[in-house]
Amino acid sequence: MRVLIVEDETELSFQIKKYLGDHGCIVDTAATGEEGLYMGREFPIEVAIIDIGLPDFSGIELIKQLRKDELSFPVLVLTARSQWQQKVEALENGADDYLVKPFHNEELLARLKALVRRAAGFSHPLLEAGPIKLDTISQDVTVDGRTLELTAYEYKVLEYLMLKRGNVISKMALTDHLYEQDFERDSNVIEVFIGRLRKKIDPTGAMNPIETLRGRGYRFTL
Amino acid sequence: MRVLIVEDETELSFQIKKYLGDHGCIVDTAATGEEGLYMGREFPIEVAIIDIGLPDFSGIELIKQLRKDELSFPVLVLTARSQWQQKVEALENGADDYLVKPFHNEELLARLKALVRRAAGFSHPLLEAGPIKLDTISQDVTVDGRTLELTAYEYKVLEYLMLKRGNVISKMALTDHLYEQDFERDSNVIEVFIGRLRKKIDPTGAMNPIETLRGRGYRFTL
DNA sequence: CTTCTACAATCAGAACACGCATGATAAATT
DNA sequence: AATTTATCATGCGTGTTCTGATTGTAGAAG
Repeated sequence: MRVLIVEDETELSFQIKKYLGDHGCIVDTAATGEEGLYMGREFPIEVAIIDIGLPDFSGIELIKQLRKDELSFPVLVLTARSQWQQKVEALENGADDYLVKPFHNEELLARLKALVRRAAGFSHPLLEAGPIKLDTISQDVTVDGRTLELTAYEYKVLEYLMLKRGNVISKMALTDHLYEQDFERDSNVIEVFIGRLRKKIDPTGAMNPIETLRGRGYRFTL
Repeated sequence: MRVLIVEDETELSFQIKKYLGDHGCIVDTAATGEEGLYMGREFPIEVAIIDIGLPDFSGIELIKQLRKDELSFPVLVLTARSQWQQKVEALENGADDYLVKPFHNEELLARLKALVRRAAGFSHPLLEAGPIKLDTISQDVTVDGRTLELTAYEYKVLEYLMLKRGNVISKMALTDHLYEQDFERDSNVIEVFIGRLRKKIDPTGAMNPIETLRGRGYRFTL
């Protein structure tokens, strides 16, 4: 998950960055609205955290600009308690959620995740596809009510595919998502995981929600 | 939120004041019980933090006085680890919650908020799961009526898991919650605590509410 | 239609990492 | 000083992940 933080208090900014970084996010930071706008344009940001009280132009102005540029990633607004009225204005101008300072990093992360999920077309952290239900919080996966015993990586693969259902996911994209940084891709781990997943989802093989597209990748359908 | 701190260690007092102030609270401080009593009478305090070991008269005495004056704002008591028995006495005399030093500012704030919310007429936090009951105020844990003797960290781990029951909690998330800032993660403290907790909850091992999800974390169920 | 080729699936064993128990040490609380 | 609690270190067992060889298959070319 790639996150942009636009926050002028460098200490807070750094602290959030560290926390999110530790939890697997790629984090870009900007200290001013202008800088934030630039980064939002240049990088493939998935979600932004914007402090409403910025030095140059207000966070609200930034959101307006971003929307004008048709940058559609979700935005979470940070407000000081004393500025809580501005949250309404921010929401009206395209922000997707808000959090009052002080907050728990945990809560922040949870909300960011929720936003990204929603942006991907899901409002609930429960991914459903036909008889398959995947709860991203409890990490429970059931097929027709039967619970699957998945390993860590099997789960990650399935979650990712379901999150982007309908899209073709290349093996490269999958490895990039599963492993940090560059990983020796001369092996067939992914194929192995896909195989195991398919078997666990339906041992009979009658139903196969993970489609193979030769030379291109996999696609989750249903 | 207007907070009164009654604490003789000026450094600690100042540090709390700064933190709470930075997070949108109005903070009044007093260094002695007498001063605290005066401020409690004169200002519209919403919640008080009182150190139990004060120089003039004890924190417990102060609470009694406040209650006698019909000042009903909630009181959170601070105790040194060595004075933990006094928590009982304090709670019996009108304190609403307590925190053992040293503590996280984050947690302090969270509890203050909870107290204020509760004072405004909301629920009191008792976590129940099957035969296990955990009272977040008295920090008593019972299993089928049998009281568990938990250490501070064992308790924290259990409370957190129960608070988020059903969710998968990674070890990272647990250490982040238990310890301040970055902590050497190359140790196995968490595993040790989990092991001890499981043994205390059910020495026979017949019931195990803390599920292990290899490579993912732990999950409290039922 | 057959052959060829590149890619995918499968399998089994090896290598590895993870979680857990246990006991030792250090640090507090009493 | 004694006791409880927290942390660290080690080794073991087991489940997970990875690898490499083999078999299977889709699609293109002949």
